[in-house]
Amino acid sequence: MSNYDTLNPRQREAVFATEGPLLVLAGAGSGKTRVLTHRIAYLIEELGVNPWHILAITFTNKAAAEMRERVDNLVSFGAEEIWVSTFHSMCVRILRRYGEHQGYASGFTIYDGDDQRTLMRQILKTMNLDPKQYRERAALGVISSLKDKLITPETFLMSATDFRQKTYGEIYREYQSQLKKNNAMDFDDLICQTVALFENNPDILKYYQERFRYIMVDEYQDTNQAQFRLVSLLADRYKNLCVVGDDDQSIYKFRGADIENILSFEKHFPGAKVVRLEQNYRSTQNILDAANAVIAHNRGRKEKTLWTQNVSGEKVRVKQFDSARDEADYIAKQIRDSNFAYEDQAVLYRTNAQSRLIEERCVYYNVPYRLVGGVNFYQRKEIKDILAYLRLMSNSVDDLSVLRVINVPKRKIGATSVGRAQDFAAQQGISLFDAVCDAVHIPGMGKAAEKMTAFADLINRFKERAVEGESIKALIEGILDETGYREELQAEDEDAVQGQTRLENIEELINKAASYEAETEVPNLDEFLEQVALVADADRMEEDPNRVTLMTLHSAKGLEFPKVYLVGLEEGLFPSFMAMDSGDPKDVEEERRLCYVGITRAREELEITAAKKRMINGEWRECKLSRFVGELPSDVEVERVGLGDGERAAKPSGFGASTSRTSLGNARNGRGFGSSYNPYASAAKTPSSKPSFGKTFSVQKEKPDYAVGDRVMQERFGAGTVKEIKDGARDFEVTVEFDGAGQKRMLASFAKLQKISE
DNA sequence: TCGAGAATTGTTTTT
DNA sequence: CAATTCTCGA
Repeated sequence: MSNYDTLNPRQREAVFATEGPLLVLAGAGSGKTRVLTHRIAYLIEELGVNPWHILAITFTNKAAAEMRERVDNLVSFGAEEIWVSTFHSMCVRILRRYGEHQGYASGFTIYDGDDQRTLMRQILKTMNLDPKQYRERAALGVISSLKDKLITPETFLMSATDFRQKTYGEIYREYQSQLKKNNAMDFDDLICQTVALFENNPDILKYYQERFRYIMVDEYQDTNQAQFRLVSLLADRYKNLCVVGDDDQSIYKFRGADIENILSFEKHFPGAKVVRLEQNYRSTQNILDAANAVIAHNRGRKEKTLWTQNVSGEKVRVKQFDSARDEADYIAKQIRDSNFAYEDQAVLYRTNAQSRLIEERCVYYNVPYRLVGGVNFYQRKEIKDILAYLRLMSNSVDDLSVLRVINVPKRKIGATSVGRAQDFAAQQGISLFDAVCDAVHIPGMGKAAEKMTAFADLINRFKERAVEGESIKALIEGILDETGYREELQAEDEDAVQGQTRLENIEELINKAASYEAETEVPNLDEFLEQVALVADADRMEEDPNRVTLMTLHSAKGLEFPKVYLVGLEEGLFPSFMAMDSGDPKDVEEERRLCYVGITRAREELEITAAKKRMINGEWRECKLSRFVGELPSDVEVERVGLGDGERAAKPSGFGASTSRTSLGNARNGRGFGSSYNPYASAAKTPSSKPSFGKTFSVQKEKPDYAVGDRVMQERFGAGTVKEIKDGARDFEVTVEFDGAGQKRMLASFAKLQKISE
């Protein structure tokens, strides 16, 4: 019965090695998903394994959905019994069931990055910490990496030596206690709480061990220590663990991914079998040569070389442009004129910020695009507001959600009143929502008390409706109409598109809810919120519309396109500054892997571009060609391109190339969610020589005639001492300590400082 | 209480 | 440059 004849010998080996630990080193495009799906089919059809006993873990919902679909096509029965899931949704499912053992009620809320920051901001404030010394982002980073390593606040505090570490320990402890109080978990908690649950409850662990007799993990190179532990625990009984990955594609170190997990798999799981998949079915020989040449510069990898029987194809092209604008212009034009369909082309970049220029040029040339990433649909204000209302219906102890919507739309409940309620809640040891319900008893509340109880009643009524089984769609519509939210949006910005766009986004959310309810047998609010919390951007990428795809290299992992543009290959951008001057060469290696991932997304054609200068945070930066370009095979040529047609050549250095930036950038509403079509498409005939409005040309900067330490006089502030002179992009920035007015930072050309001698 | 405008500040990648 | 926070006036 041979499905399996279509597999190559290595692939077959991986499919048939069902018992015991197995590491499949799958190079890019080597058919690993085929292996996984055939392996599952083999287990069920040939070995008679009950689908119920199979667990397949992926990183994205998209990958999970794809795998499920392919398994469905291969297996004749029972495919729906298999758990195909991401780490996060698997853990949520387990925790919804057994979370009480860890002190969380089943309706717990999942906090996204924004929620985490809001919570952290409050914590830092209440702990009275200097916001310069302890920043939200830094604190959350510390906590996240501790959680990735399964270190609890208590353990960390015990090992903390210096004051700073101790403080972080305290912050961590407070953060955890706040989460628990709000009955909420962040993404990292989902994993570590599950691990803790298993470690504290052998019976529960045993249940899942018995259940999951065959475990498969995709993208294993991206697992962190906590995920490793989780998998080890689950596989500990039957040891039928198959992991698939490629150390050369490990690109999530910043998120705690530990490349050691894959490099030391054989050590962790003695007797593990290793299978290498090195035949590539995706790319042309030329593209593979490029990929191999670049990645060969990394050390400490599992040696492997991809080969292919595909044709050699077009040569890889590299072009360097004068400016990032020229680069973007070229790409948009090239996409328009290409023989490839739009949907067969993709532009891949290192940072989300790079998409702007490309978008602008696509608008200009009428190129339809689809932007993946950037501001996530579910992070938009209006969406988060509605979701906060929904969250309150299932988990009213979530103070963060109360804070978010208590005065949205405006109810005349100000910060002072909310503050009083918070104090009261803290004092009584109750949740903020309970305090709000009981607002009449809060001291000093005055008139705001009525407003608060009205709000509480509103929420309580919705809560009842949710319990009574009103549909999510109807609930959202209820919120929209009965809270006055819709009215407020309609009132705001009558001229701008804002309010309208927001309403459209909410419509989109309603559609999501409706389709969730349509395709789920027993829809429930918690599950809907969970799905919403765990979607990745790439998950929402729809297949069909004929548009070019714009996305980061990270989101591109696992995808492929006939034609790929790899852009912004410049030192400082790619590899990033962060990686370059971290002092750890391993960081540049990770960037190189990212480059490898990018190259290997291409099936037929690959074009690499760079710019000599680009605007970064408001400053023009001169950019050198990325080292990765130098690592390409020697037959790849670098073409230096002057200014393209239609534009006069400007002086290559200094100002000039920024002349006419027509503000097409305003077409930025409706990003993402498949709605990023461009409304200006047919109006885009504006010649690029049209003078721009409002944007003035850089001031010719003049070096000041004073220096640091000099005494100077200023019209408004009087006499002072020059503290610092910084050579900014458009002007010199001068910092002066004024005798009367204190320290000021100003631009030299406007400050009109006069040197004085005393 | 709240909005508008000023000031400040950040510089990757995301489940 | 853009996004966010801060400040001030009504």
